[in-house]
Amino acid sequence: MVQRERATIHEVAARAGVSEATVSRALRGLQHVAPETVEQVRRAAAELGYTPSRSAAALATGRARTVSVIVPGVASWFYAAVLEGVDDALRAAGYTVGLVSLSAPDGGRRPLTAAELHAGQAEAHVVIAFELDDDEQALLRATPAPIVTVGGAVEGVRGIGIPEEEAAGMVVEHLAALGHRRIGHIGADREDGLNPGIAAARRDAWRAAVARLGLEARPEWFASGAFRIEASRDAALRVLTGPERPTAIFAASDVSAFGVLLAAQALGLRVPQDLSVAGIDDHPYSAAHGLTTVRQSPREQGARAAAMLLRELGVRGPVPPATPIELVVRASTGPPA
Amino acid sequence: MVQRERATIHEVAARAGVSEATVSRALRGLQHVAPETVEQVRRAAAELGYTPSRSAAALATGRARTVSVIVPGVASWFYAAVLEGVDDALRAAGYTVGLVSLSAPDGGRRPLTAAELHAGQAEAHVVIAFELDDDEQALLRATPAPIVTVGGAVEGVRGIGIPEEEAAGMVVEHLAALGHRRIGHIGADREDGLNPGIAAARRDAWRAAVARLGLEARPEWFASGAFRIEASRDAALRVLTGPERPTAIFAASDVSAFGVLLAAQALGLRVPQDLSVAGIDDHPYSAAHGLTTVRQSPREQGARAAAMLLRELGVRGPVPPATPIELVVRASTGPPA
DNA sequence: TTGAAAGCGCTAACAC
DNA sequence: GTGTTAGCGCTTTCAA
Repeated sequence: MVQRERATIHEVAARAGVSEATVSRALRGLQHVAPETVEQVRRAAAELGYTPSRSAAALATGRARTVSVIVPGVASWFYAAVLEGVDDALRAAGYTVGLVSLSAPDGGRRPLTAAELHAGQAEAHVVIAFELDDDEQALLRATPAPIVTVGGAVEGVRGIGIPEEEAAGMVVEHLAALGHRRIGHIGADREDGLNPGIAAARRDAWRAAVARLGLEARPEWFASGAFRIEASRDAALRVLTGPERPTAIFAASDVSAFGVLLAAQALGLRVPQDLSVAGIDDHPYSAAHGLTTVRQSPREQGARAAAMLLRELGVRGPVPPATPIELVVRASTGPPA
Repeated sequence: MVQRERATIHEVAARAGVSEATVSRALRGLQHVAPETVEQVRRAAAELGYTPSRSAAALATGRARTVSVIVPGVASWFYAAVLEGVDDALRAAGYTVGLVSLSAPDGGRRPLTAAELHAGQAEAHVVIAFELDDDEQALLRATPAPIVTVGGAVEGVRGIGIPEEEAAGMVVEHLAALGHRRIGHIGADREDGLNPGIAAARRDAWRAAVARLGLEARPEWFASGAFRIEASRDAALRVLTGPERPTAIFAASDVSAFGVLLAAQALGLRVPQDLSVAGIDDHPYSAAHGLTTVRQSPREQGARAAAMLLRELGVRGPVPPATPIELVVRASTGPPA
């Protein structure tokens, strides 16, 4: 099929022998169009390779059929997966994603501003909220368009995420059930005004779960790895070279856990004989590393966020139920030697 | 600033006491507008929080100011980085990225079709070409809109990528210079009609470089890991348990190299004393793993692709020069024991 | 069930 | 330098 200039609704109407209005109605599946007319219009459109102009439709209706996805950057497994999930759900509804990546070329991050939020002319927004500072969170609350956050709850804004206490509890209980009495944690500190949600929740849950089991959560058994692999490795090196080192480490994310595994390797500690390690996420590399973890599906979370927004925008279709989180036991955890 | 209904150019014109055409000209920085008029218009626009409607502008000009990015999926470090690079460059030019992720929820991939390509109303396309089959490549050649591929060259379409033979040569020569005589390769096979470009290029370059150095490239020293971590681990296990195992492995990508490192660990081989490992990419986790690799910048490649297209679309601005690839030597390579 | 006409918010050609 | 006019390709009344 040779590419010519894009056909217009006018041409389709001429070819089908009907008016433009009828073509519009027929192609959008509106009621009160004779079945045979619909058929004619469809055929004419197909023959001309007609694709309706989004801009024209947007202008006429005032709805751009776009939902923006605000991400701190897209080069992170979690963010990318959420983005894919949103994309899936939107595509199915004839919507498109307006990507707003806040990552700057220098590795930094642009602030989220009203201009940034509105530039894409989106009807609604999915916001990954892990790294938002207070101003940015306030902006979300002040925005009239529907918003759903994923990861890192923002007060006053609907959010999708996993039950943090439960996830952390699953890991700690699993380790305790294996016989561990000294369970450390590599997570993250509150950083300069950024949303501390997830990091704090998992750290608190570690303390709570450990206490519940009658064990200790010694301060020196915690260190911040900022959810990054190198920093987590270094944090684990500190924790594991202390006087009475933990026999197990609960890492706040799988990437943190990879860092812990590297630290163990550097120290000559066998996993799981000398050190058990478990994370949260089920990162794509976790199975290969034999990492015990709590599985969550960011892709599904993205799809659910999009579905919620679409429903609010008047698009039919149910919001799929959330798959419960699940402990995935692999080779990185076992009884202490 | 309270959010009201979006202001229109009409309101700005009224407030500034000029015509809509003048507002349009002033805001777009066109010539022949009195400086003081520009100032008035700017102020009025700011006071009203005016943001021009993209759909209206697109309809009026016939240009959507959108470039689509076609990716097999976004949950891969490389693809995501390219996407960010494209996003950077487009944003700076007032363009937006139309994301077309071909990944399906079930883990599969939708085919790239003309409808998919045109649905976003993009003026041009950046296509990640690693996984395109013959039909899809033909589609690219038949598309009139400007296209640039990144990764996996497609005949007849401009592409951006690194010099493959040189990259592979750097790794092999580095290993040989350390004294290795048995250098294996974990890469990928040609898979069912997919673009075999990168995989074949690196494999051929391995053979050529090894031959050039007067060494052998025994068939049993190669195995396919399909660029995935588990498959690469398994491939490496096969290669490393053969009769005369290699003392060094050139992995076709850093992810493949991670798999090789896992295999070494499983076999109790010390890195680099018993086995040297090197890849290509400089993946974000590579530094933490101490992996020797050839650094390439997908983000920059994406930015360059976008810049090329923008220039073709008549947007001012230079195409940034490519940073040359570079061997990054880390702890995973050393002289054979 | 269908058509005619008006208009979405902007830009571009042409006057002045 | 600036205003006027006529669309861009759709959707949506309102009539018929």
